[in-house]
Amino acid sequence: MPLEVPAVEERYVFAEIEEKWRRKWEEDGIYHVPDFSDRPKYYCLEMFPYPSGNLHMGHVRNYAIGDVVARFKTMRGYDVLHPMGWDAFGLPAENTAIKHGVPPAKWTWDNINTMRGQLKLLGVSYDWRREFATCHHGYYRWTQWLFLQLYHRGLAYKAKAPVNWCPSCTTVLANEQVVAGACERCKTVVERRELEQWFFRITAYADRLLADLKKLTGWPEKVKVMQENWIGRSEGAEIAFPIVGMDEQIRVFTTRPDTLGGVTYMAIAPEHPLGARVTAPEHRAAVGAFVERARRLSELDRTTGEHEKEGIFTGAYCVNPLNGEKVPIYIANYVLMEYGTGCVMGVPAHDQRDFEFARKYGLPVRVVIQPDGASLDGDTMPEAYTGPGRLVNTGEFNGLPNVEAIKKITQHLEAQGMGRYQVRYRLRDWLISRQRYWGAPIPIVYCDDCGAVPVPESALPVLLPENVAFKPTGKSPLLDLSAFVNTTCPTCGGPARRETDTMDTFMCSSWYYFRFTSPREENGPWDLDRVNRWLPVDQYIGGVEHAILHLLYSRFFTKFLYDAGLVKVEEPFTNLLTQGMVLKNGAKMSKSKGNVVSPEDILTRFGADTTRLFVLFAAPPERDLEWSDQGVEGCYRFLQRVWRLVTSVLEEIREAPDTPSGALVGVNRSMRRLTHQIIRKITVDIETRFNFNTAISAAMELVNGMYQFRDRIPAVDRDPAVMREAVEKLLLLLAPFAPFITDELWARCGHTTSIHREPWPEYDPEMLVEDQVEIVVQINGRVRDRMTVPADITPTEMQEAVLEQPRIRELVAGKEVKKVISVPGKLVNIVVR
RNA sequence: GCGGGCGUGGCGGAAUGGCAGACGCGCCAGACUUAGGAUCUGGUGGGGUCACCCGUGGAGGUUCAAGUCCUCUCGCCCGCACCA
Repeated sequence: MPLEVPAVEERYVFAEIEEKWRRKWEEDGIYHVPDFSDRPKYYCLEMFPYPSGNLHMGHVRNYAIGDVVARFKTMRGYDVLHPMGWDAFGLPAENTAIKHGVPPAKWTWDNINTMRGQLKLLGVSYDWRREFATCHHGYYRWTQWLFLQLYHRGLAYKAKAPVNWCPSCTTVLANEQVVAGACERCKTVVERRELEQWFFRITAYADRLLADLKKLTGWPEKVKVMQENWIGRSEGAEIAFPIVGMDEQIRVFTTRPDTLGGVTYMAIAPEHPLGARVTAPEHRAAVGAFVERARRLSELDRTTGEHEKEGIFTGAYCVNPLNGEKVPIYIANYVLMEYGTGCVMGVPAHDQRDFEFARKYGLPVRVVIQPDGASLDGDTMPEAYTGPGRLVNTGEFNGLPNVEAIKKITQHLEAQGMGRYQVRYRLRDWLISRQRYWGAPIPIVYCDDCGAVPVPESALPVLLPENVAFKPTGKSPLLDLSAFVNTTCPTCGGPARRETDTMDTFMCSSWYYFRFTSPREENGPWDLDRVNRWLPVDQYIGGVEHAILHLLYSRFFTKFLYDAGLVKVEEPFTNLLTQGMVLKNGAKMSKSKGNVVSPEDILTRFGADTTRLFVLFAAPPERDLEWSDQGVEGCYRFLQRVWRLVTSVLEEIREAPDTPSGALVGVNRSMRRLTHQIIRKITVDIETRFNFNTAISAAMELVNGMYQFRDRIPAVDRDPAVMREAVEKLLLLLAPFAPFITDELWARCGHTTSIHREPWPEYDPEMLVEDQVEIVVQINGRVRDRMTVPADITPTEMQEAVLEQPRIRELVAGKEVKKVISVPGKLVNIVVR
């Protein structure tokens, strides 16, 4: 058979090839992107990692996906900003220090060096000149500077509030970092503590953060819905209920002012200070005991979700502003101090929670909304009615549809000065201070005379001292470091103490994407011209676990910076791709499950090209990916197949022009058609859908076709230019996926410059045209025959041709043809009876 | 409970309403080999009297035609969860 196959094929030695090109790319700086040029820009960013020690498969997947996008866009003619850095502050470094005595800085930098090496092994096309770590003072200086900007605009403030305390991490946490009542990092149940802490006023941006979600057409619906729920906008009214015998009111927030007439009790949260004030003397003991029990319960039970509603009567009453009725005041465990006003009006007939509470304590259930065609009875109804209807038992408002009554009653209350229209958000301010060492110090000093004073910008950075002893005391070592703590007041020059809390690391990651545009800028956090050139990020890629944390904080930061005139974008990330997890045996890889696959191991055994190819081929990016050792081998086999194919035809294509000329016929034409069809398929798959798995499968089809072309067609009948074109296009199409082997084979084809500087191949629409197509012939929707027809045949001609077919005539004989559907190029369906 | 997603061969996964299962893995057979866990070729959803029939979680429906659209239903995964 194929005499032209060399007797001794050179083997595909990935280790040598990858090593060689890694060095060459670095020497030539081919991934350096200029700050400015005439070419269109594209900012491709993957979420930068915490330097935990080693890359894991999730990182590999994340960065492989990003690299395909970056390389593809580069080939498409864009200047692609594709940077990498390190989210380098955080607890693990400090915990390791306490456990093993390694200084956090050393541990972190060692990890960064390891992981940088692993990323380079992977062959990701980063512009490494732009690398930075957030724990470097050249970076956190500007993190502190940004804190001051927030502070000066009243968006950073210190306040005493009930906060989430993780006893294991010995620090407070933001609401976003508490999941089901437990610490998002270590899963320890959090405690409530009343502490003075630093907050960012993210709530001031609640409306814009919500409204602008609509602009994010390139974000997954799922993430937008999660943010929408997290922000939690509700429209309603705040209503005042005067307390009987006191010169005070209970204020409640409700989304259903239309049910105001149905209020039969008032409920306030156990933590609410008002509870103790209104309680009648003879109830004090019982109420006190109840509150104590409820508080303890609520800490424990926060993890378990819904629990039995319980309450206790305070002996006090308030007055319904709508009808003047006296309403008993209860303290109830289902009322949340953190939401609304911490007080709720009880409308048992129209709220399921209130209904359950009322039935338990024998409180009246008064229907004030009657649905059309039904008649609810408060004494017998089995559950609350929350649907639409007309008002009853509400005096002048009777008969109104409840939707209208919401407005009317709100207006009525406004006129009486007893209420007003109000919008409430579930979102709370972002608590950013941490009682830990390894973070950016908050640039504030406390002076006995001047109070809290911001550190002047000229005095930044407030350096984090690095010669620090770590003891497992659970206290920040900064507290005992007099050289750090003792300072002078910037205002009066008197003695002062530094803030010893550091900032939440999410603060560091809320602005890093701006810094990549000018990573060494010393006159500001970034150079505005460069930020204007590159932002917004065109494509952001990372795990969905940051759907509300990092992504919401970053949106908030960007809006603040926009308002402060520091950037010109209002949203940081135009398109967001949330990649799925990497699973093994159906479960997320974890040490405890013992199903971890180490990237280093796979890279050593199969090389970067194979590793990348597998994580891209095994599933579409958004979906979870099931790890398969055999699947990896399959990808390795494919690359070997590519290697053998290309090296075996090098001789044959050496002298050939790179584009075939003249009218091709037969096998040469079909080979060329396949090449162009595959170019189109892969282009569409990458560009419009990020379906890298189907793009790779198309490349496999091209390779299969090329093997047939090589092995089944005698050499004399093959046009070497057709083969050359197929080889070169194949390499170009694979270049974003497998950058090493393609550059090597590209060089062997006689090219002297890197394949990664080449433009993406275009397909020739002319070449896609088939002259003959196979169509399907159906009878009553079932495939009964196939035939080959000219591609440009009209539906009528096609129909006639089909009916001439012997087999079809046979099958149709004696039956009435009711209808014939002719779809050009596809099928003919004959409907018979 | 609310919101989002997903159910297709032995497995990962493909299919603008138009041939279900592309591509890969695995498996079966053959070729070449001292050998092969290398490579190449062919086959591979189930049933069958070889006409065909049945098959995309299940039941209906729309359509000449449904994995795809509609209604109902079951199961799994993720997020939020007493939000007034």
